[in-house]
Amino acid sequence: MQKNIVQHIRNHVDLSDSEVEVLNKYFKIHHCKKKELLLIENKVCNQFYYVEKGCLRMYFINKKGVEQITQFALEGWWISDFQSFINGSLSEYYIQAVEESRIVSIDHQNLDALVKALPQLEKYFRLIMQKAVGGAQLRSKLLYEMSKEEFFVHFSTSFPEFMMRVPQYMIASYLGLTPEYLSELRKKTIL
Amino acid sequence: MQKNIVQHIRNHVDLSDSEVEVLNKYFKIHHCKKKELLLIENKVCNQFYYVEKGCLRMYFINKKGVEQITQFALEGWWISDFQSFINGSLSEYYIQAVEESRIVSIDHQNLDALVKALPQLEKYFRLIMQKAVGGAQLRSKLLYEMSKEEFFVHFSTSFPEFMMRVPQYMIASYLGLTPEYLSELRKKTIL
DNA sequence: CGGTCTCTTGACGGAGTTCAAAGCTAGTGG
DNA sequence: CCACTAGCTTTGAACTCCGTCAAGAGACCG
Repeated sequence: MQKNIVQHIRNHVDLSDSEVEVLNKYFKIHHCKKKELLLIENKVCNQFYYVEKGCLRMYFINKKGVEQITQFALEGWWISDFQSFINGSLSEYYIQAVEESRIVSIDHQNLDALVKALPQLEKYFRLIMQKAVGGAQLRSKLLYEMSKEEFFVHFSTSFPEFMMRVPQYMIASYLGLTPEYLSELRKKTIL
Repeated sequence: MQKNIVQHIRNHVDLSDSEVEVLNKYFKIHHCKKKELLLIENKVCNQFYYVEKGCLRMYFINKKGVEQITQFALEGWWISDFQSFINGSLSEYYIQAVEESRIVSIDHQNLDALVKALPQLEKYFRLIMQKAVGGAQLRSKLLYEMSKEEFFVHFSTSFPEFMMRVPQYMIASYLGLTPEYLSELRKKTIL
Protein backbone atom coordinates (compact mmCIF):
# COMPACT_ATOMS: atom_id res chain seq x y z
CA MET A 1 0.00 0.00 0.00
CA GLN A 2 1.52 3.26 -1.20
CA LYS A 3 1.53 6.13 1.26
CA ASN A 4 -0.14 9.22 -0.12
CA ILE A 5 2.46 11.38 1.60
CA VAL A 6 4.88 10.32 -1.15
CA GLN A 7 2.62 11.88 -3.74
CA HIS A 8 2.36 14.99 -1.60
CA ILE A 9 6.15 15.34 -1.46
CA ARG A 10 6.46 14.69 -5.20
CA ASN A 11 4.09 17.60 -5.82
CA HIS A 12 6.82 19.81 -4.37
CA VAL A 13 10.19 18.18 -5.11
CA ASP A 14 11.66 15.29 -7.15
CA LEU A 15 11.94 11.91 -5.49
CA SER A 16 13.20 8.69 -7.12
CA ASP A 17 11.75 5.30 -6.22
CA SER A 18 14.90 4.36 -4.35
CA GLU A 19 14.64 7.55 -2.34
CA VAL A 20 11.13 6.58 -1.35
CA GLU A 21 12.68 3.50 0.27
CA VAL A 22 14.84 5.82 2.37
CA LEU A 23 11.81 7.88 3.35
CA ASN A 24 10.08 4.85 4.76
CA LYS A 25 12.90 4.38 7.28
CA TYR A 26 12.19 7.75 8.84
CA PHE A 27 8.44 8.09 8.63
CA LYS A 28 6.27 6.06 10.99
CA ILE A 29 2.69 5.23 10.12
CA HIS A 30 0.04 4.98 12.77
CA HIS A 31 -3.62 4.03 12.64
CA CYS A 32 -5.57 5.75 15.36
CA LYS A 33 -9.04 5.37 16.71
CA LYS A 34 -11.52 8.18 17.12
CA LYS A 35 -10.68 10.27 20.23
CA GLU A 36 -7.16 8.82 20.45
CA LEU A 37 -4.67 11.38 21.79
CA LEU A 38 -1.37 11.95 19.95
CA LEU A 39 -0.19 14.76 22.22
CA ILE A 40 -1.22 15.77 25.72
CA GLU A 41 -0.54 18.86 27.81
CA ASN A 42 2.77 19.12 29.71
CA LYS A 43 4.60 16.78 27.35
CA VAL A 44 7.22 17.91 24.85
CA CYS A 45 5.81 17.73 21.34
CA ASN A 46 8.72 16.34 19.35
CA GLN A 47 6.66 15.02 16.45
CA PHE A 48 5.33 16.36 13.18
CA TYR A 49 2.08 14.70 12.19
CA TYR A 50 0.80 14.33 8.62
CA VAL A 51 -2.81 13.31 8.04
CA GLU A 52 -3.10 10.66 5.31
CA LYS A 53 -6.73 9.97 6.08
CA GLY A 54 -9.10 11.26 8.74
CA CYS A 55 -9.01 14.40 10.83
CA LEU A 56 -7.07 15.72 13.82
CA ARG A 57 -7.83 18.63 16.10
CA MET A 58 -5.48 20.65 18.30
CA TYR A 59 -6.87 22.28 21.46
CA PHE A 60 -5.96 23.56 24.88
CA ILE A 61 -7.90 23.86 28.13
CA ASN A 62 -8.75 27.48 28.92
CA LYS A 63 -9.04 29.17 32.34
CA LYS A 64 -12.66 28.08 32.64
CA GLY A 65 -11.67 24.46 32.08
CA VAL A 66 -13.23 24.37 28.61
CA GLU A 67 -11.53 22.87 25.54
CA GLN A 68 -10.53 25.58 23.05
CA ILE A 69 -9.78 24.27 19.55
CA THR A 70 -7.13 26.25 17.67
CA GLN A 71 -6.57 24.07 14.60
CA PHE A 72 -7.92 21.21 12.56
CA ALA A 73 -5.86 19.07 10.19
CA LEU A 74 -7.50 17.19 7.34
CA GLU A 75 -6.02 14.91 4.66
CA GLY A 76 -2.81 16.38 3.27
CA TRP A 77 -2.05 18.65 6.23
CA TRP A 78 0.85 18.70 8.66
CA ILE A 79 0.23 19.62 12.28
CA SER A 80 2.35 20.10 15.40
CA ASP A 81 2.90 22.41 18.36
CA PHE A 82 5.80 24.33 16.85
CA GLN A 83 6.69 26.28 19.97
CA SER A 84 7.22 23.01 21.79
CA PHE A 85 8.80 21.28 18.81
CA ILE A 86 11.36 24.03 18.23
CA ASN A 87 12.22 24.94 21.82
CA GLY A 88 11.68 21.58 23.45
CA SER A 89 9.35 23.29 25.91
CA LEU A 90 6.30 21.63 27.44
CA SER A 91 3.22 21.82 25.28
CA GLU A 92 -0.03 23.41 26.44
CA TYR A 93 -1.97 21.58 23.75
CA TYR A 94 -3.69 18.31 23.08
CA ILE A 95 -3.80 16.75 19.61
CA GLN A 96 -6.62 14.28 19.15
CA ALA A 97 -8.19 12.25 16.36
CA VAL A 98 -11.68 13.51 15.54
CA GLU A 99 -12.30 10.43 13.40
CA GLU A 100 -10.52 7.13 12.88
CA SER A 101 -7.36 8.29 11.08
CA ARG A 102 -4.16 7.20 9.35
CA ILE A 103 -1.26 9.39 10.48
CA VAL A 104 2.37 9.66 9.35
CA SER A 105 4.73 10.99 11.98
CA ILE A 106 8.38 11.95 12.27
CA ASP A 107 10.23 13.12 15.35
CA HIS A 108 12.84 15.86 15.66
CA GLN A 109 15.91 13.61 15.37
CA ASN A 110 14.54 11.68 12.43
CA LEU A 111 13.60 14.90 10.70
CA ASP A 112 17.18 16.13 11.03
CA ALA A 113 18.50 12.80 9.81
CA LEU A 114 16.02 12.67 6.94
CA VAL A 115 16.86 16.09 5.52
CA LYS A 116 20.54 15.15 5.77
CA ALA A 117 19.91 11.91 3.86
CA LEU A 118 17.63 13.54 1.27
CA PRO A 119 18.54 17.22 0.91
CA GLN A 120 15.56 17.97 -1.35
CA LEU A 121 13.34 17.29 1.68
CA GLU A 122 14.77 20.43 3.22
CA LYS A 123 13.14 22.32 0.36
CA TYR A 124 9.91 20.36 0.75
CA PHE A 125 9.60 21.31 4.40
CA ARG A 126 10.55 24.90 3.68
CA LEU A 127 7.76 25.12 1.11
CA ILE A 128 5.27 23.46 3.47
CA MET A 129 6.19 25.92 6.21
CA GLN A 130 5.88 28.85 3.80
CA LYS A 131 2.39 27.69 2.92
CA ALA A 132 1.56 27.41 6.61
CA VAL A 133 2.70 30.99 7.20
CA GLY A 134 0.65 32.13 4.20
CA GLY A 135 -2.37 30.33 5.61
CA ALA A 136 -1.87 31.91 9.03
CA GLN A 137 -1.66 35.37 7.44
CA LEU A 138 -4.89 34.80 5.53
CA ARG A 139 -6.73 33.54 8.60
CA SER A 140 -5.50 36.48 10.61
CA LYS A 141 -6.70 38.90 7.92
CA LEU A 142 -10.16 37.34 7.91
CA LEU A 143 -10.34 37.65 11.69
CA TYR A 144 -9.45 41.33 11.47
CA GLU A 145 -12.01 42.21 8.81
CA MET A 146 -14.97 39.99 9.56
CA SER A 147 -17.58 39.87 12.31
CA LYS A 148 -18.19 36.45 13.86
CA GLU A 149 -21.32 36.11 11.74
CA GLU A 150 -19.41 36.85 8.53
CA PHE A 151 -16.61 34.52 9.60
CA PHE A 152 -19.11 31.74 10.18
CA VAL A 153 -20.78 32.25 6.78
CA HIS A 154 -17.40 32.41 5.06
CA PHE A 155 -16.30 29.22 6.75
CA SER A 156 -19.48 27.25 6.03
CA THR A 157 -19.52 28.20 2.36
CA SER A 158 -15.77 27.52 1.98
CA PHE A 159 -15.83 24.12 3.69
CA PRO A 160 -19.36 22.71 3.49
CA GLU A 161 -18.19 19.07 3.58
CA PHE A 162 -16.16 19.81 6.70
CA MET A 163 -19.23 21.23 8.47
CA MET A 164 -20.92 17.87 8.05
CA ARG A 165 -17.93 15.88 9.23
CA VAL A 166 -17.36 17.35 12.69
CA PRO A 167 -19.78 18.20 15.52
CA GLN A 168 -21.04 21.77 15.70
CA TYR A 169 -19.66 22.49 19.13
CA MET A 170 -16.17 21.87 17.74
CA ILE A 171 -16.78 24.26 14.87
CA ALA A 172 -18.08 26.84 17.33
CA SER A 173 -14.97 26.45 19.45
CA TYR A 174 -12.66 26.78 16.44
CA LEU A 175 -14.53 29.85 15.16
CA GLY A 176 -14.24 31.44 18.60
CA LEU A 177 -17.95 31.64 19.41
CA THR A 178 -20.35 29.87 21.75
CA PRO A 179 -22.42 26.86 20.62
CA GLU A 180 -25.52 28.88 21.51
CA TYR A 181 -24.59 31.73 19.21
CA LEU A 182 -23.59 29.34 16.42
CA SER A 183 -27.01 27.76 16.70
CA GLU A 184 -28.61 31.20 16.42
CA LEU A 185 -26.51 32.01 13.34
CA ARG A 186 -27.44 28.73 11.69
CA LYS A 187 -31.11 29.51 12.05
CA LYS A 188 -30.60 33.08 10.89
CA THR A 189 -28.53 32.25 7.80
CA ILE A 190 -30.31 28.96 6.98
CA LEU A 191 -27.18 26.80 6.75
CA MET B 1 30.10 47.65 6.99
CA GLN B 2 29.05 44.12 7.95
CA LYS B 3 25.37 43.29 7.46
CA ASN B 4 23.79 41.99 10.63
CA ILE B 5 21.77 39.53 8.59
CA VAL B 6 24.96 37.49 8.23
CA GLN B 7 25.10 37.08 11.97
CA HIS B 8 21.44 36.13 11.99
CA ILE B 9 22.04 33.38 9.43
CA ARG B 10 25.12 32.17 11.30
CA ASN B 11 22.97 31.73 14.41
CA HIS B 12 21.14 29.02 12.47
CA VAL B 13 23.61 27.45 10.00
CA ASP B 14 27.33 27.50 9.20
CA LEU B 15 28.60 30.03 6.70
CA SER B 16 32.23 30.57 5.64
CA ASP B 17 33.60 33.99 4.81
CA SER B 18 33.75 33.14 1.12
CA GLU B 19 30.10 32.09 1.23
CA VAL B 20 29.23 35.47 2.68
CA GLU B 21 30.63 36.93 -0.54
CA VAL B 22 28.13 34.81 -2.48
CA LEU B 23 25.29 35.96 -0.23
CA ASN B 24 26.00 39.57 -1.06
CA LYS B 25 25.29 38.91 -4.73
CA TYR B 26 21.73 37.87 -3.97
CA PHE B 27 20.70 40.15 -1.13
CA LYS B 28 19.96 43.80 -1.88
CA ILE B 29 20.24 46.41 0.82
CA HIS B 30 17.95 49.40 0.91
CA HIS B 31 17.77 52.44 3.14
CA CYS B 32 14.27 53.74 3.44
CA LYS B 33 12.75 56.88 4.84
CA LYS B 34 9.91 56.97 7.34
CA LYS B 35 6.55 56.27 5.59
CA GLU B 36 8.28 54.85 2.49
CA LEU B 37 6.23 52.05 0.90
CA LEU B 38 7.91 48.75 -0.01
CA LEU B 39 4.72 47.06 -1.19
CA ILE B 40 1.38 48.45 -2.32
CA GLU B 41 -2.01 46.84 -2.93
CA ASN B 42 -2.64 45.15 -6.29
CA LYS B 43 1.02 44.46 -6.94
CA VAL B 44 2.60 41.01 -6.76
CA CYS B 45 4.77 40.75 -3.67
CA ASN B 46 7.80 38.87 -4.95
CA GLN B 47 10.18 39.99 -2.21
CA PHE B 48 11.15 38.84 1.26
CA TYR B 49 12.16 41.72 3.50
CA TYR B 50 14.53 41.48 6.45
CA VAL B 51 14.73 44.37 8.92
CA GLU B 52 18.34 45.18 9.84
CA LYS B 53 17.38 48.39 11.59
CA GLY B 54 14.10 50.20 12.07
CA CYS B 55 10.53 48.98 11.85
CA LEU B 56 8.07 47.96 9.13
CA ARG B 57 4.32 47.54 9.32
CA MET B 58 2.02 45.53 7.08
CA TYR B 59 -1.59 46.65 6.66
CA PHE B 60 -4.59 46.53 4.36
CA ILE B 61 -7.49 48.90 3.76
CA ASN B 62 -10.73 47.52 5.19
CA LYS B 63 -14.29 47.95 3.88
CA LYS B 64 -14.67 51.21 5.74
CA GLY B 65 -11.55 52.59 4.09
CA VAL B 66 -9.51 52.40 7.29
CA GLU B 67 -5.95 51.01 7.51
CA GLN B 68 -5.88 47.71 9.39
CA ILE B 69 -2.40 46.69 10.60
CA THR B 70 -1.81 42.93 10.68
CA GLN B 71 1.92 42.73 11.42
CA PHE B 72 4.94 44.67 12.55
CA ALA B 73 8.55 43.68 11.82
CA LEU B 74 11.37 44.89 14.04
CA GLU B 75 15.14 44.28 13.85
CA GLY B 76 15.89 40.64 13.03
CA TRP B 77 12.48 39.82 11.53
CA TRP B 78 11.53 38.74 8.02
CA ILE B 79 8.27 39.97 6.54
CA SER B 80 6.32 39.40 3.31
CA ASP B 81 2.86 38.70 1.93
CA PHE B 82 3.28 34.94 1.62
CA GLN B 83 0.03 34.31 -0.23
CA SER B 84 1.16 36.67 -2.95
CA PHE B 85 4.79 35.54 -2.81
CA ILE B 86 3.91 31.85 -3.18
CA ASN B 87 1.06 32.06 -5.69
CA GLY B 88 2.14 35.14 -7.59
CA SER B 89 -1.29 36.59 -6.88
CA LEU B 90 -1.95 40.30 -6.37
CA SER B 91 -1.38 41.47 -2.82
CA GLU B 92 -4.06 43.15 -0.75
CA TYR B 93 -1.46 44.59 1.61
CA TYR B 94 0.82 47.55 1.98
CA ILE B 95 4.23 47.29 3.65
CA GLN B 96 5.53 50.58 4.95
CA ALA B 97 8.46 51.85 7.03
CA VAL B 98 7.27 53.14 10.40
CA GLU B 99 10.71 54.66 11.02
CA GLU B 100 13.78 55.32 8.92
CA SER B 101 14.98 51.75 8.29
CA ARG B 102 17.70 49.59 6.76
CA ILE B 103 16.16 46.68 4.88
CA VAL B 104 17.65 43.61 3.19
CA SER B 105 15.51 42.15 0.40
CA ILE B 106 15.57 39.17 -1.92
CA ASP B 107 13.12 38.34 -4.69
CA HIS B 108 11.65 34.96 -5.64
CA GLN B 109 14.16 34.14 -8.40
CA ASN B 110 17.16 35.18 -6.35
CA LEU B 111 15.89 33.15 -3.42
CA ASP B 112 15.70 30.07 -5.63
CA ALA B 113 19.17 30.77 -7.02
CA LEU B 114 20.59 31.47 -3.57
CA VAL B 115 19.41 28.23 -1.99
CA LYS B 116 20.81 26.39 -5.00
CA ALA B 117 24.18 28.12 -4.60
CA LEU B 118 24.27 27.67 -0.82
CA PRO B 119 22.20 24.63 0.17
CA GLN B 120 22.50 25.33 3.89
CA LEU B 121 20.35 28.42 3.29
CA GLU B 122 17.50 26.07 2.50
CA LYS B 123 17.75 24.94 6.12
CA TYR B 124 18.03 28.52 7.36
CA PHE B 125 14.80 29.53 5.65
CA ARG B 126 13.05 26.37 6.79
CA LEU B 127 13.96 27.18 10.39
CA ILE B 128 12.87 30.80 10.00
CA MET B 129 9.54 29.67 8.58
CA GLN B 130 9.10 27.16 11.40
CA LYS B 131 9.63 29.94 13.90
CA ALA B 132 7.10 32.08 12.06
CA VAL B 133 4.52 29.29 12.25
CA GLY B 134 5.28 28.87 15.96
CA GLY B 135 4.79 32.59 16.46
CA ALA B 136 1.50 32.54 14.59
CA GLN B 137 0.28 29.65 16.73
CA LEU B 138 1.16 31.50 19.91
CA ARG B 139 -0.53 34.70 18.78
CA SER B 140 -3.62 32.78 17.78
CA LYS B 141 -3.74 31.07 21.21
CA LEU B 142 -3.54 34.43 22.98
CA LEU B 143 -6.39 35.77 20.86
CA TYR B 144 -8.52 32.76 21.76
CA GLU B 145 -7.98 32.97 25.49
CA MET B 146 -7.73 36.67 26.23
CA SER B 147 -10.19 39.54 26.23
CA LYS B 148 -9.07 42.69 24.42
CA GLU B 149 -8.17 44.24 27.75
CA GLU B 150 -6.02 41.25 28.74
CA PHE B 151 -4.44 41.20 25.30
CA PHE B 152 -3.53 44.85 25.61
CA VAL B 153 -2.02 44.39 29.09
CA HIS B 154 -0.10 41.32 27.92
CA PHE B 155 1.24 43.20 24.92
CA SER B 156 2.28 46.33 26.82
CA THR B 157 4.10 44.37 29.50
CA SER B 158 5.78 42.08 26.95
CA PHE B 159 6.96 44.88 24.65
CA PRO B 160 7.18 48.09 26.67
CA GLU B 161 9.92 49.58 24.47
CA PHE B 162 7.82 48.93 21.38
CA MET B 163 4.86 50.80 22.91
CA MET B 164 7.05 53.90 23.08
CA ARG B 165 8.37 53.54 19.56
CA VAL B 166 5.15 53.57 17.55
CA PRO B 167 2.06 55.78 17.73
CA GLN B 168 -0.85 54.50 19.82
CA TYR B 169 -3.34 54.43 16.99
CA MET B 170 -1.11 51.89 15.23
CA ILE B 171 -0.96 49.71 18.34
CA ALA B 172 -4.74 49.93 18.63
CA SER B 173 -5.13 48.84 15.01
CA TYR B 174 -2.73 45.93 15.45
CA LEU B 175 -4.45 44.80 18.65
CA GLY B 176 -7.80 44.93 16.90
CA LEU B 177 -9.40 47.64 18.99
CA THR B 178 -10.38 51.27 18.52
CA PRO B 179 -8.08 54.14 19.56
CA GLU B 180 -10.88 55.30 21.87
CA TYR B 181 -11.04 52.00 23.72
CA LEU B 182 -7.25 51.78 23.90
CA SER B 183 -7.22 55.19 25.52
CA GLU B 184 -9.80 54.02 28.05
CA LEU B 185 -7.73 50.91 28.82
CA ARG B 186 -4.59 52.97 29.29
CA LYS B 187 -6.30 55.12 31.87
CA LYS B 188 -7.85 52.11 33.59
CA THR B 189 -4.66 50.04 33.78
CA ILE B 190 -2.28 52.99 34.31
CA LEU B 191 0.14 52.09 31.52
C1' DC C 1 1.75 80.73 15.27
C1' DG C 2 -1.93 78.23 12.39
C1' DG C 3 -3.38 73.73 10.79
C1' DT C 4 -3.39 68.97 10.63
C1' DC C 5 -2.55 64.79 13.04
C1' DT C 6 -3.05 62.32 17.43
C1' DC C 7 -5.06 61.31 21.89
C1' DT C 8 -8.86 61.65 25.32
C1' DT C 9 -13.77 61.76 27.24
C1' DG C 10 -18.44 60.52 27.63
C1' DA C 11 -23.11 58.90 26.03
C1' DC C 12 -25.25 55.37 23.63
C1' DG C 13 -26.07 51.07 21.07
C1' DG C 14 -25.44 46.43 19.46
C1' DA C 15 -22.95 42.06 18.64
C1' DG C 16 -22.03 38.30 21.11
C1' DT C 17 -21.80 35.85 25.98
C1' DT C 18 -23.82 33.70 29.97
C1' DC C 19 -27.08 31.06 32.33
C1' DA C 20 -30.86 27.87 32.69
C1' DA C 21 -33.76 24.58 30.83
C1' DA C 22 -35.82 21.79 27.49
C1' DG C 23 -35.52 18.82 23.11
C1' DC C 24 -32.83 15.76 20.41
C1' DT C 25 -29.29 12.19 18.87
C1' DA C 26 -26.28 8.69 19.17
C1' DG C 27 -23.53 5.37 21.51
C1' DT C 28 -23.44 1.53 24.70
C1' DG C 29 -24.66 -2.43 27.13
C1' DG C 30 -28.01 -5.80 28.06
C1' DC D 1 -32.00 -4.77 18.35
C1' DC D 2 -34.05 -2.06 21.71
C1' DA D 3 -33.78 1.12 25.73
C1' DC D 4 -31.45 4.25 28.38
C1' DT D 5 -28.36 7.67 29.31
C1' DA D 6 -24.90 11.06 28.33
C1' DG D 7 -23.77 14.35 25.36
C1' DC D 8 -25.15 17.55 21.73
C1' DT D 9 -28.21 21.28 19.98
C1' DT D 10 -31.72 24.72 20.43
C1' DT D 11 -34.39 28.68 22.77
C1' DG D 12 -34.95 32.75 25.20
C1' DA D 13 -33.83 36.46 28.62
C1' DA D 14 -30.50 39.27 30.91
C1' DC D 15 -26.21 41.28 30.72
C1' DT D 16 -21.49 43.24 29.19
C1' DC D 17 -17.70 44.27 26.48
C1' DC D 18 -16.40 47.09 23.15
C1' DG D 19 -17.52 49.91 18.87
C1' DT D 20 -19.57 54.27 17.13
C1' DC D 21 -20.25 59.02 17.12
C1' DA D 22 -19.27 63.68 18.37
C1' DA D 23 -16.46 67.02 20.31
C1' DG D 24 -12.60 68.89 22.64
C1' DA D 25 -7.59 69.05 24.06
C1' DG D 26 -2.84 68.37 22.95
C1' DA D 27 1.14 67.87 20.06
C1' DC D 28 3.91 68.31 16.19
C1' DC D 29 5.54 70.45 11.73
C1' DG D 30 5.99 73.89 8.30
